[in-house]
Amino acid sequence: MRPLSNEAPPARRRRGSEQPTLKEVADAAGVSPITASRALNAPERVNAQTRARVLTAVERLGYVPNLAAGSLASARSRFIAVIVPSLANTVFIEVIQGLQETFEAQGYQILLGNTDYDIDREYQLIRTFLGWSCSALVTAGLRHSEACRTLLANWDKPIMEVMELGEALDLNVGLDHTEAGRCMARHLLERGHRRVLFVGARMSGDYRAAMRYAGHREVLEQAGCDAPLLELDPLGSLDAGAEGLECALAHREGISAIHFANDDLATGALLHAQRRGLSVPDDMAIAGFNGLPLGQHVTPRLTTIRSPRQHMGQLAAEEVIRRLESKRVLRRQHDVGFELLIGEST
Amino acid sequence: MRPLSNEAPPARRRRGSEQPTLKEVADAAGVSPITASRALNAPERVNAQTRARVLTAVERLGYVPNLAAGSLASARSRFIAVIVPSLANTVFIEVIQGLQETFEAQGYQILLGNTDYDIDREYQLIRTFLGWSCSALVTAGLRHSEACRTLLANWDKPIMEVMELGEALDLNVGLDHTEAGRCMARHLLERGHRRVLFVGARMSGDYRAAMRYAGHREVLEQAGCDAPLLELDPLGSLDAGAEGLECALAHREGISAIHFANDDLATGALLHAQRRGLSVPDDMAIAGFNGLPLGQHVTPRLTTIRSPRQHMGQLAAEEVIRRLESKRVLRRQHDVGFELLIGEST
DNA sequence: TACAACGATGATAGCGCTAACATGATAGCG
DNA sequence: CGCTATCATGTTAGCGCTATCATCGTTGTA
Repeated sequence: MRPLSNEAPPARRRRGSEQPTLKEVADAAGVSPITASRALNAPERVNAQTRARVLTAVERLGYVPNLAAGSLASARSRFIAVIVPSLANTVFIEVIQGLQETFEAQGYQILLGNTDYDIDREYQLIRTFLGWSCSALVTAGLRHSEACRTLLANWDKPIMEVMELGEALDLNVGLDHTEAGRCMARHLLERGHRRVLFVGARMSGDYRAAMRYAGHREVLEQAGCDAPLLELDPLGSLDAGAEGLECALAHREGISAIHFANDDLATGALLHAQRRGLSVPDDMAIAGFNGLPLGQHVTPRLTTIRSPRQHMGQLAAEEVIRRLESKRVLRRQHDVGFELLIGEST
Repeated sequence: MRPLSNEAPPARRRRGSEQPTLKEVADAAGVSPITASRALNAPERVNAQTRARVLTAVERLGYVPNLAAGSLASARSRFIAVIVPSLANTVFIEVIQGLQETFEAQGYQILLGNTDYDIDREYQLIRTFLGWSCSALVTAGLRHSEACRTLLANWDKPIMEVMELGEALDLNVGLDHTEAGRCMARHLLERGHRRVLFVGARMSGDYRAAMRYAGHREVLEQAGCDAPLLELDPLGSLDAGAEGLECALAHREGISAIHFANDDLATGALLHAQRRGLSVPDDMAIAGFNGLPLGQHVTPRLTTIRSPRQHMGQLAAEEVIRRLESKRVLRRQHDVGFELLIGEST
């Protein structure tokens, strides 16, 4: 056995972070650290003069709070985890803008994750984000992996699923994509189109487009028409739209209208028709989805469905904040609706 | 005086976080917490079998590491602060995409901040982000408030400024906007335009557009032409472009070409010209900046300048990562260049 | 055979902050 | 006047993790 030693343990030095700590601020202000902490985080709980002294000390020392320490001690952070499948799609950006605006105004910081339409990546991201003790989670869509559901089942913070409506984990703000598909199909039938091609891109990932197709198909089949589907590989882009139009023209078979899964595709087709000297809607009617400004600036204007994306983000954020501030739940689900914009393209 | 009391202090209970901790994982695996920590964060420093036992325990208990605790103990996080002036502008989104892709692949998480073109907001964001012990800061542009510079002066982590080139704080990846402005102006002169209107939007905020105007003006003045400027209020949008075109037509004064500050404005003008039955470039030549896909799909195709935005993000991220991994600095500054795309609009 | 070198693991002591409780002073009230 | 309520502040004890140094075999080397 080794001999026992009762000497004092050698002084160990940690990497000094250089940065002043709350304790130094407190010393400079002549108060205890907890009072300094309160002066910064709960000003109303501290005498105005004391608070002023603390703030002066903060200023003078250039103190920057260590948020990881605060988060550890209080078991919460002002992070909101936001998970979207893509940044390349304007639609998500606009929702994010709505979220960010509203959350930042309340002092929350968004932690943005991009799954790239990969459901396992979503699990990884959520796992990491939970590790930061986020105040809430906002995720685009209702589809999650089993692992993800298990992880979230034991989580007691608000979960907000945006974009579509359905059986949600907790809160839900979105619109009915199937109904949107039906709506456009009805419009096309009204315009006399009996054979309408639906053109989508990577619809296994973009399953909301698949939902719209389902609605579209339902209406057409009820009217005794069939509902051919063309699925392109690249995600919605102008080029892909042109390709979709070419395909439709090549195989024609009586197709008089194309219902595109989104405005990028539709506008791509419209501009391509223009270059090719085709008349829209006489040679081919074209419809989109999203209601992007671009579609309203081309000639003919694009018939499309506008969804209130930024508003969806705002509303989602507001609901989450309401939930964070009072446990009272007002409504779990909000349908933000959509609007059929009829242009001259159909 | 109060009587002394030697009783044991009453047991205090903290809010139990329910979540298993590293200690519980370690107990389950029959190792010490530090070994469990190493098994997760530095696998090569732990025996393969031990590591496997730890990972099994992690799995079984559904352990999620508390990242705030780790960050506090190690004085670092895998956060990268990214600050942009706007999310409404595709340009920044594409840079962010490049950054995110590259950083996420290396296990870094982006903390995204939006200044809304407000230089004080930038200071606030940076302050918050420093509080999270970020590994690096990426910010769009070289302009910062004094407070911001002071704050960053004492910060020893990599700082990357993207978008434009110039006197940078640390690392810098971007392009020369003044030269881009010159380049387009030269092209317009070559095409025989002697009176060219520059149309921008909110150029006090979008100072890179102002730099392009400066270059544009320099070239025109050297050629003995003047360089009128029209500044619109709303940020680059299709509508504003239409408005710019109308303005130019109303006040004409021999203007034969418009150099727009960006492609959104330019395309808006182009589409508006189409609606109005004007011929581009015969009635009015139109040029843009950015090289967005849209401009290449309209007829006539838009003359513009393409900047490698996503590549800029990737390159910036790579440089930062290189810097984080080895202190060795290779190059502080990278010019990613630009490319003049000549369409039929000029 | 002695000893440095290394590999695997552990004990200890914080990181910087805040929750929970405690204290003392002042105010309010019948 | 004694009692509780409220306010302003302080004391203590962690939050859950990792840096640092220590320990103990096992090798490799002279």
